[in-house]
Amino acid sequence: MKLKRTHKVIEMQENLVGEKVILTGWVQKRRDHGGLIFVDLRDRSGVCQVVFNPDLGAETFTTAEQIRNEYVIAVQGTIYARPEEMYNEKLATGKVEIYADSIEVLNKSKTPPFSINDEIEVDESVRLRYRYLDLRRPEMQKNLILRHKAIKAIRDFLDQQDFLEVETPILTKSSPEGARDYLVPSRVNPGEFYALPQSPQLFKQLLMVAGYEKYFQIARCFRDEDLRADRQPEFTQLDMEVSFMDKNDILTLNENLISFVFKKALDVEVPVPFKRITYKEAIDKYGSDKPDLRFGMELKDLSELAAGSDFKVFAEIAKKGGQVKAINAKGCSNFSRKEIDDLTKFAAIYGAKGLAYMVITEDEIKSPITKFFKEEEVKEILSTLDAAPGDLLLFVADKPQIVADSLGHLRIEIAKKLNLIDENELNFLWVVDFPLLEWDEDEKRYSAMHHPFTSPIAEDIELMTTDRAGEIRAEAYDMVLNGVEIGGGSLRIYRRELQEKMFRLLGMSDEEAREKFGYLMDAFEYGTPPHGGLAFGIDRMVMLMAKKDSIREVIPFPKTQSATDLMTNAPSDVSERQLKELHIKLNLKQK
RNA sequence: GGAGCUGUAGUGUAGCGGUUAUCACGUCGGCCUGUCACGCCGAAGAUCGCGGGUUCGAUUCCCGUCAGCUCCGCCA
Repeated sequence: MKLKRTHKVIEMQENLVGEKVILTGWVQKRRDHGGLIFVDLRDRSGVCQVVFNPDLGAETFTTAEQIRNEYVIAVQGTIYARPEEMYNEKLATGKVEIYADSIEVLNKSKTPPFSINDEIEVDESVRLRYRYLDLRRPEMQKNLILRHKAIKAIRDFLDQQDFLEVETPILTKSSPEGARDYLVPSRVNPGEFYALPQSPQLFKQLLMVAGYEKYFQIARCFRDEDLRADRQPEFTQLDMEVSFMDKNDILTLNENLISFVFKKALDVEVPVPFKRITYKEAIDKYGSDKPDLRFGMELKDLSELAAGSDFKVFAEIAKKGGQVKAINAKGCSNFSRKEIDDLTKFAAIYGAKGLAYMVITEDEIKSPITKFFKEEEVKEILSTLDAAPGDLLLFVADKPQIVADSLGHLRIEIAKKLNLIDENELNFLWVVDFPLLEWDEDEKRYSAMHHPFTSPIAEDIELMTTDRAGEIRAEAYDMVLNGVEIGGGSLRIYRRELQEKMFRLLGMSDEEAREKFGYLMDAFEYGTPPHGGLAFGIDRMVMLMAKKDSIREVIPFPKTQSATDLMTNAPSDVSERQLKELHIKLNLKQK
């Protein structure tokens, strides 16, 4: 390489006119006019036009004739101001151009499978196969730069607040509870396996035992579960733990952190404190533990009314511990039969066996169910739902969870359909007072809603040994942004007796608890401070900052829905020798 | 494990029981000294994802399968 870069492309501005510069980068576009060639040169910083004129060097011009898109070149030239009528408003460097007197082709390029510049409309599988080209696109570079800025801001803020960044093992111990583990066979311990961490949970608690007081880590986590637009098998968390802080301290700290990060990375003001609502209120009003509060359309409970009515379908469900709830789709009385059918199908995804409706017009109520209700009952329904002519009321009667799920999602679906959501709003909130436990129907036992190290709320501890364990509230909290859970945490149990009690409640024998978590409980006996913490999903947070619908857009090398990497072709076979060393025999189903 | 959507030159697409398989961008060649979505002329480029079936004939219809995506289950 004879030509050594002197400037970044983006530095090509009017103030440097007349200077001799050397730029390096990729050929974004070549426009060959025969006697004059324009090349848009792109580096990480931006794009600038380079002009090749045979008068400035015949050899240079001949070389320029041969270059193609995505060639890597170094160009030496002089910066000229463009005449005003030749400004290119679309380019950040559009007021100048470089007159090249020398060029060096550093590398050639095959014709790329898709265009590098613009908004891609290429199938994602092609993008993933050629991810190194996809990542060249300014859009993707913007996303990764944003990610960098967000993480940098996190580090800066926490460093200021006296936190220490500490690393924890990637090869660790498999634990029951939670997601499926990724396992790693141990060569030196035949038949035994490490697990990749689902999160650094226990290590960070042990760092609190060890007296580090304020810990954080940008930690990779692994969970072998099925993928979604916002779920990858490996993902990045801001993992955090503090000692001697109460819940309020922790929430405030994290509100300030997020506010700082959005300011630094996006230059957006995020006012604090955030709204806080209880889990119960979230489920009751929005049918979700991560409600999107950018719009209303709350769920209204009609169970009591339904139970006393003559409408048998509703009444029986309401009397048998089910619920009857409804939402008011304001102004949707014009929905067609098909649109309502589609909403019914949509509700069915979440287990709703039906979707009853009332179409409210000026002079009547069109509905298959109105006839089952007395006039006062209809009136009460209308007033509960604040119904007016033009509205569409949608009812689901079922088990509480199905009612919440189906109406909760319906609420969002309709809001999207009606464009009720302001895409520029950032609606942060805390959901607090989660239940400690949830009933696992398959296992016929309780499991921890957050994780088994979460502390119950002090006044609910006495319920642990009663049959009302399902009512115990946890010292747990989630941060929600625009209907997406971006972080969650809790105050932890820090006394051995309480932790043992918790394991028993989860149906774990003392022996099993000792075998799996004995080291933690032993540690609790050596002066463990009260502590708690939180973990943010960095991928999700950056996804929302970048206004994307998938975390794959903010992850450089993501996996497909079937957890494969289309570029490397991982996962793949390994040699018989490798398996043998690991003492592994395959037991595959015949194809 | 399940439901839905998608699959046609390098890319994005049109199409339909019988076509020379459409168009655009890109690519290649020629011309072009002010373009920046350069322009003009010309050319090449498609096992219509794969397998099977129905049919005289399938890219088109049916079944299966594979891949990608969205979702349910799952994910403390």
